[in-house]
Amino acid sequence: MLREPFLAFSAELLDRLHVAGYTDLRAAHLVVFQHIDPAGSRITDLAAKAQMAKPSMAYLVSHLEQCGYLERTPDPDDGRARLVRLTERGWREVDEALEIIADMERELASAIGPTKLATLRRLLSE
Amino acid sequence: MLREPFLAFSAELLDRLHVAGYTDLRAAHLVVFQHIDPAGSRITDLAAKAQMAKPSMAYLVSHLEQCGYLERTPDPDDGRARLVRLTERGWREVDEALEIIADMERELASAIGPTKLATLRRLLSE
DNA sequence: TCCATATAGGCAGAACATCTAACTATCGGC
DNA sequence: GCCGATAGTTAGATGTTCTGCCTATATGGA
Repeated sequence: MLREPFLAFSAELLDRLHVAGYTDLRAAHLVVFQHIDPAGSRITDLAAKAQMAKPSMAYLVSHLEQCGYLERTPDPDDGRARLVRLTERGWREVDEALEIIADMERELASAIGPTKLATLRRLLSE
Repeated sequence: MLREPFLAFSAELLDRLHVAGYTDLRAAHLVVFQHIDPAGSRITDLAAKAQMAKPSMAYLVSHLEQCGYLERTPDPDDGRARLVRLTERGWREVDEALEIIADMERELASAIGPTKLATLRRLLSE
């Protein structure tokens, strides 16, 4: 009951991003955009939030960096760390994704009703 | 909101199955047990229900067959097809998994309340 | 001040999961 | 009896994820 809507949502979002021109994104990348902090995030934090190992997150981030969505800068407060930040292209992609998600939620609301959608969101959070 | 509970549920179920002795199961296998018909299923049907390609499902099934959870028998009604069925060990695993899931649902019900859990199930189905 | 321990990140290598394309065997309708 | 469709497999490639190990830096205490 959780797997199917998750797969359906991811696939649909990815499809629409591809149509919008972001053809170099794959499903596994979505979790990076979902958790990245506007001021920059560490690989370690991103990995923890996405519940995966550091090298796995580093693999995803390095692909997104090569595609121009992300950049790595040294962390001024910690010489060991580097901050992963959205580039201009990354911000455009995030804006596009947020619009698509808003569209999908509107579609879902008109299919099952806004009250049910709100309840579902609340229960999932809990 | 869908990915995290899905991952959490899968990981917890898998952990408890490992503790119960089913150490050769991995997360990807769960979807096979979820969709297999008691009378036997075709690879094609399992793949469709799990929303994956046929060779991907065949890969999972063949591992579970080697581990003794599943067996393949010819389909008496169709010479092209083979039916994938649970072995005795497969049935034991399914029974164990159902008990674990029932436990987890009870724990969830006592955490958020049975009414909310029922509502969540209903909304997810919808 | 210096050492011990912990943390951030990267690298190497392996294992796992998934896909597409092409193939064989069988089915079913005409 | 042929032909398009279907079930399954094989081959090969790609993508995703992990564990273990390594280096550099940070931090707290002797």
